[in-house]
Amino acid sequence: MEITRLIASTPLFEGLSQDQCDELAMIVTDQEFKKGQTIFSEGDDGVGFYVVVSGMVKIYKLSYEGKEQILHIFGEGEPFAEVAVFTGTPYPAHALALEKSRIFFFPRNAFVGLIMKNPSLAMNMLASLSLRLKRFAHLIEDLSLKEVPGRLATHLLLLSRQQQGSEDLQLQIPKSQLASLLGTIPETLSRILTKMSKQGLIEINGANIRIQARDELEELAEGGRRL
Amino acid sequence: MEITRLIASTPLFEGLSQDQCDELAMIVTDQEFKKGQTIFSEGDDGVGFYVVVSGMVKIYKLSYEGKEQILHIFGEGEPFAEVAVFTGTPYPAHALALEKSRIFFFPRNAFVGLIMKNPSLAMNMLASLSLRLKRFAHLIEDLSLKEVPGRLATHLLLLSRQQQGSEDLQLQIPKSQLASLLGTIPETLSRILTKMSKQGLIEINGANIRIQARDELEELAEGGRRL
DNA sequence: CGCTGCGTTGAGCTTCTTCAACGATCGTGG
DNA sequence: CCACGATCGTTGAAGAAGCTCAACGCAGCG
Repeated sequence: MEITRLIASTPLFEGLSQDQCDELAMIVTDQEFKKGQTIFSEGDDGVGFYVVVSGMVKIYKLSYEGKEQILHIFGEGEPFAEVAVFTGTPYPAHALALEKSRIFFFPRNAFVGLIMKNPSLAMNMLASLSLRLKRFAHLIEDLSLKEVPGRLATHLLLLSRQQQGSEDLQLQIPKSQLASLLGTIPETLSRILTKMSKQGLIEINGANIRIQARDELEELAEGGRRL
Repeated sequence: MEITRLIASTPLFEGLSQDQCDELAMIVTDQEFKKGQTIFSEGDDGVGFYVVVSGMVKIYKLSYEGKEQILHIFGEGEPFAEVAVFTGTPYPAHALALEKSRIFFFPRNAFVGLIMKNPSLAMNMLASLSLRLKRFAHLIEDLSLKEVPGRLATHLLLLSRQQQGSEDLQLQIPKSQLASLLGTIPETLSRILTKMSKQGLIEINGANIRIQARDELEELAEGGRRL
């Protein structure tokens, strides 16, 4: 059946037996969200967690004045909102579909039961959370210790790595969202992109960015250089 | 034996049987660190994780220019550096004893073995990591969406909650370290404390701070007010 | 065709950091 | 017991980074 197959192919559930995947399939809810649709809001009851089957989801916080900080953007195969499962507390942030997305929902109690019976599922979960923690530590470091140009350089180099080291990058999200991901606002991002372009570090064409001076970007990312 | 007893009394190992605690005691190393001593540095091999028996430990990142951002301060009974265990990667930050500290070290491989055999240990670990994740999300929110006065107000209210809602707080760490925890520098923190004091929000006496206008602090923490 | 969302640019301002100097406290060694 | 240095904290003046506000261009789409 399709759902079982999809479950078996997500990294989080790697190594589970057919039976175990069937059990998961029993408790899962298959959901569809339109672009821009809210999946849950901060403070909502943490009744379970999700896995992105297709599409893209952002997890974000909002300030009193309405400024947004994106904590994470999740794509195909990635789980989110696990925290609510293991702390039994409300969702600590908002979740929204950035595009039309298909999402599996796993209710809390049933899932905890499975964890207790499957040490390897627990290990997968631990690895996943640990990775998340590492990324957060990185984000904190960026926000607190680097200026916006440094964060942007770091991000561009990350994108390049994700695309097999290619020099030709395509932003998968609007620049306004990238700004929020980097902890700044669209105006500032725009100015810095222009500056980088004028200095020959990159070439910009809408959502396409070509890296022209990787070494200088790396210096920027390290903090050993200014724009 | 003392070590087994100490292990049994740490929250992370709550609910483990006597035998299981004995197993842990078999693999643990009892370590002592002097005030100011480094426990590990960012990039070191992640060979295991730690639990603070007594004392205080800070986990922090350093910028290129030497500015410090404290990610976390751990006290009695708290585990740290678990991420290295489950990702098998180098430590992603520095760890240093803020005071004379006694610390248990659990080597990676032996511990993973125990996890696989003890679902409830895995669950404890998952809960612990999830809590950590939540706190990080909070820190990110603060750094990105609040100004320093707001972060300080948040922190003071947190301290108050930790001390059963008392209005009389004692900083357990030097103000310079508090600055680093809040993502700023001692000068800025000092100015803001003075300002809060002048406006009658708090009263300062060295490391002792008395809350005088809790409601106004709460407004500050929410972002709905300026200094 | 006009609307709406996204991106860019400019001017002014706020917040925070930097740099520098100084004061207080505390533990240590003479 | 006092003097000294080290650490910590405070204060001032100047500067930098990024934000706010406002205006405008441009593209896609109903």
